[in-house]
Amino acid sequence: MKIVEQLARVPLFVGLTDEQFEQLAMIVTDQDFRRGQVIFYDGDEGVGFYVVLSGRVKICKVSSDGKEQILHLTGPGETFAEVAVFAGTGYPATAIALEKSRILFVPKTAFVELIQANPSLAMNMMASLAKRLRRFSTMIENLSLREVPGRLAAHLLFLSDQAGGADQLELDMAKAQLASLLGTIPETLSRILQRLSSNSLISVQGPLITILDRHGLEDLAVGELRLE
Amino acid sequence: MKIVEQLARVPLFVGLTDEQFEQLAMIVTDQDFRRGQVIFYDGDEGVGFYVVLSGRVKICKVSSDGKEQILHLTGPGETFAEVAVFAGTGYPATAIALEKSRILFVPKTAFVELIQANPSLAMNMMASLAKRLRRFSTMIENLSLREVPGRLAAHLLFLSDQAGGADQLELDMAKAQLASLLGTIPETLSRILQRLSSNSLISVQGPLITILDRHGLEDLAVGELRLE
DNA sequence: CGCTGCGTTGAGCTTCTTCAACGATCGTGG
DNA sequence: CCACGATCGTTGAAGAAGCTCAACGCAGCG
Repeated sequence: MKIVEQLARVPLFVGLTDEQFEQLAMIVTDQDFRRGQVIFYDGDEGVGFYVVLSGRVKICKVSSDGKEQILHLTGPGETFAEVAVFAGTGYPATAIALEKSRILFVPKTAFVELIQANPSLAMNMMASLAKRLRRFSTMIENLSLREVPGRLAAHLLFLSDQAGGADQLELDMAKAQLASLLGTIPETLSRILQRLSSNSLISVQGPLITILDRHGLEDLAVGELRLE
Repeated sequence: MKIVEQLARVPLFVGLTDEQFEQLAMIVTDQDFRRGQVIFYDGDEGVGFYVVLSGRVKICKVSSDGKEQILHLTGPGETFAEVAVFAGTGYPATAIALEKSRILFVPKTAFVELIQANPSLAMNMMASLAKRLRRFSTMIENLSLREVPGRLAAHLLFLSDQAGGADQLELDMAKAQLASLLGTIPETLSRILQRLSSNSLISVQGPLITILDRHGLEDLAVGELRLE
């Protein structure tokens, strides 16, 4: 598929004129990454940002003893590392492809010119940054104020909302990844899923989860319910 | 002091023309808050953002059982709640004045017009959002990957950096506030300060802290050092 | 003087992690 | 086609970190 067509499907770029899409297409490059391949490391000089065309990428922090916390998972049409364009140098986290992925790179300097000449692009960018700030806020809230069962409950409800409120949902990532996203480890996640199950809040079959007691999950998410 | 003069000292607004300052001054209102007074609650309809003229404001999340996590502390010249202007409705956290404060309110709709007509203002705003995203990233990293001693060590080093690398520093907030900022409780913070002291990393006299072993603190911050 | 906010200390307990082992699944190469 | 290794998920037992609850000291201030 032509680059321009793919650009047109990226939410950040909606509202650009054809001419601007052409300009954008001129400055970007694309690249394939294998599963597990590092796109950049935390602290690397930040020379631009990225757009996922296909595949999935995790943005994460890694501690000196190898534990990781996923900040963000991106899929097709989503962007990451925009922060590097606007503040500081150095990427704020590490980006790793979770599967074979095609990624677009947008160099910083050329993009800054584009955005300065285009208020609607700037507005999109601010909306995107603001949305991520929101997500980070709730992430901080969850890590600090909720225990793992509450975080998990909140996440399941979030997934259900995204699926239009369905009670059946399929985890879109490995459980080890989910654990890292929730700020815990696979063992603990496994046990908590078990506990939610035996409390009849959900039922689990592999990556398929059925919400049995939505109200109970909501109570759990806000800390109003204690598990057996 | 005239509003326009105060606006000129806000980093977000650097680079505006005199005319734009006048426009801005037309749309803002200012208001005084007492110590402890709530400026807005998490989830309140977000109709604009704020600039601290004097005093201090904490932005925090509060759990149902009353625990709080401070996301951000603002002082004179700093802004908060910009997120509400660009994404979603509803403030993402609660804002409370820590002391008698004079706060400027900038209504959303008028500001959006201003920013669309002014690329440099937009760039400032994106830089501000990006900077906050960075801080939130490290906050998530700290909460998830570091234990309290490591978070405290990192924070003390950060304060020292801000003070130009001085070894003597004074906590600019109550210890209970610091605890909430670090994602812990006053009791734990007190004990950890004690431990850092008896490990000869710092010495503590009330809100005055002296760094005795900077290298040790750095090791602690990255998890390379275990306390006795 | 008494009150209130703040900080500290102690004891007990909950939650989560660590470490180790094991089963299942899947893709690959022999 | 089967065997193998790798990845992933689960389970158990033990330990560490931090929280809860309660009590107390201390300063500032009405």
